[in-house]
Amino acid sequence: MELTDRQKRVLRAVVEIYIETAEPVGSKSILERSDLNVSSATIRNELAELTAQGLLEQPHTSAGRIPAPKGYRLYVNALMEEHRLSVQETERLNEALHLKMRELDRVMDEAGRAISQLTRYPAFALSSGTPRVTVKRFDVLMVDHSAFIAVVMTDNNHLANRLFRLPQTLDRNQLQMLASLLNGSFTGLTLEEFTPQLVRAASQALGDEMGLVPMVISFTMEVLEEQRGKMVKTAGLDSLLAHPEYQDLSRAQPLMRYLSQAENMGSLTVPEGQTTRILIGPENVHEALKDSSVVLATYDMGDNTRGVIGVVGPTRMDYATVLARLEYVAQSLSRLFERGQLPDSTEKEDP
Amino acid sequence: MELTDRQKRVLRAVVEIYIETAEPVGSKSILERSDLNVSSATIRNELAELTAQGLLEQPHTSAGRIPAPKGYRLYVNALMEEHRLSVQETERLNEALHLKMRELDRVMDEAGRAISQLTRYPAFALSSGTPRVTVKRFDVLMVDHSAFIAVVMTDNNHLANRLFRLPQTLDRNQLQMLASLLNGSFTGLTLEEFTPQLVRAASQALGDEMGLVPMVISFTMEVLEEQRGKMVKTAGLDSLLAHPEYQDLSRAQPLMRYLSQAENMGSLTVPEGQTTRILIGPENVHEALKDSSVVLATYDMGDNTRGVIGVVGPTRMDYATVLARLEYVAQSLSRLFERGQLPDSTEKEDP
DNA sequence: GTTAGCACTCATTCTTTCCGAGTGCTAACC
DNA sequence: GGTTAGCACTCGGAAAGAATGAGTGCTAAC
Repeated sequence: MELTDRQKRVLRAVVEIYIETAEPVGSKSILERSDLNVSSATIRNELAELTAQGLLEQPHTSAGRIPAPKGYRLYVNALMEEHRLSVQETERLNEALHLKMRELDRVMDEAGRAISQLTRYPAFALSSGTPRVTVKRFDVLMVDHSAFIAVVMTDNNHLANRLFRLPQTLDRNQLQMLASLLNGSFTGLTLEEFTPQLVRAASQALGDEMGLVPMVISFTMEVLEEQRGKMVKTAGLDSLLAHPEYQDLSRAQPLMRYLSQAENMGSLTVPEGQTTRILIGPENVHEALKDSSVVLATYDMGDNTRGVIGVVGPTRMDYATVLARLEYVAQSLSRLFERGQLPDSTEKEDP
Repeated sequence: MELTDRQKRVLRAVVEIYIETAEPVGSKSILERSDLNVSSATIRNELAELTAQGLLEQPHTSAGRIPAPKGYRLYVNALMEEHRLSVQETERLNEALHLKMRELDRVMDEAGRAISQLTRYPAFALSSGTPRVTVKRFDVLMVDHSAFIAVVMTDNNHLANRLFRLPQTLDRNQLQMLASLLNGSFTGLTLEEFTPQLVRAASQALGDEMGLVPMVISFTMEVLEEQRGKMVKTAGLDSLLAHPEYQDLSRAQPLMRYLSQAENMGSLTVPEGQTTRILIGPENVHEALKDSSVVLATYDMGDNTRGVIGVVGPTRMDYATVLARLEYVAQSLSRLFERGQLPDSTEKEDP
């Protein structure tokens, strides 16, 4: 059933007024707002029609209309005007982003924080995991005679290190051998391929009384495990309570709980081939999100993997603005990852 | 004004019943609960006396009593029985803690999460900063002809690394020289002592056209900066809403906001010479905490620095239990840091 | 197809009433 | 003097009722 142009304008007005005021929208306020040259009765007729089509809802007979999920969907797909970032907005975004971007988890933490601050909705950032990570290289640095640092570099260019202290002393030679043994036996293997047999064999080959090999390998496996999984960071949970739809604690609490368990967010994805996604109310799979909306944008982490950032809010969300800001942050992140995995330290001096 | 033994018992009953029920406590329920062999009228007399002394309050004439901050304080100082952890509790704590403790921020993150889960209050963990950190050692690892990894080890045994990609190629020799130059010129210096002059001089000494020195030093300064500051992690914000005193959003929201800005928590400290601290309601300095309580415990991070973990909740908090659990976690953390800065990977095999 | 007019609906808000837990006091008791 | 039974009194909170008014749907005229 096609909508007339006037119906579209009415729908759009309802959505936008409702986004602004969070109150059911009556025929009069539409009149004031839009430049339709018709009477309120005519608008009422259109409203009735839109309601019949399931695009709007009426909380009760004597109230105005609010957009139904289907109405938001139509709005987002066809009616919404792209929000253009103002200079001020861009500046604020840049400021918030360029803070201190260091290690991956830091980047994500900061990004989430920034987004949440800028959109006033809770935000999250997730890095897609790398299911088949392997170690690209081991290094062993001697600290003193009873301590050394193991450095593990994975093929997705992540670096991890750990300090090991030993009850006994060791010499530089032993460490050299340890390093080359590790590089010989354990590079290029996925987590599953780290078998106890392999460790035992390597240990024997080294004549390893102190158990150096199992130690380092155990650490390595932790690193691989970690890289394999997705990493999720959430921020700005408190902004949820600022929105009138979550004044009702019985609504806010389950969502809060859901968002607090960051792991949950891992299931929010953007289909291959798209860079953003908007999930409106019941379009969400998880119960806790059923009457909220999620806006997602992807960023490129290099190595052909994509990360996702997003915000969660009421279905009455300012989709246009949120989407624009989110995309901007996503692009900034992509750019960040492009220059080597991490922003290099000369960045600030760049023009 | 000294309290009689019976008054103490009445006060204790009021606090404990109130902690349990969150409702004003009447003379009858005290009767049922305590083993005082007196009538409710007598109890009422005692209640009146305790109220007069400012230990209890009456929300309104026809309601029971609730503890005043002063009453909680007395309870905590003198009346409260030490909560002994049950075997089950210990097991749950251990389970929650022994998860995956890796890098410092991970440890804190996990610890906070565990505490919050176990106490059902929002929790936070903070590491005291190291104001005068210096670099203990640099290492440079060659990845390929256009990339290398810089590893920085600070004197508080923290390790940081970063991958640098270069437009030009470099050889092993250059990197060797870079490393020894860095170790020669920049170890043992605090952040302030990293002057541009020094960097320039070092750069010249190396014949450093690619700007390797400034690159690595800039990274190093970030690391020092980071180590210098306190690190704060919060967790379990959502559990705040579960408590009846925060059903009222106008109370919950400011506190949430306060807790979301983790930096805030940095000001919560435990006086030298003590290992725990309880701050009740108005004893808190910050406005947002004025009608909540904070329980703190310290852990030993090695290097003579102490970290703090804590939970935030309503003044009607189960101080005894929370304190016991918090102390347990703090002790576990201390033990963790004792064995080298990080738990070594053989830990699981320990008996 | 559009609009003015009007009766009707129903959430919200404000009052009023009612209920009862819990008190404080008095007078008797040990 | 401390303790207790008895009772009038207080006052928040729940429940019920009344008033308000924004907004509707419908009808009839334009």
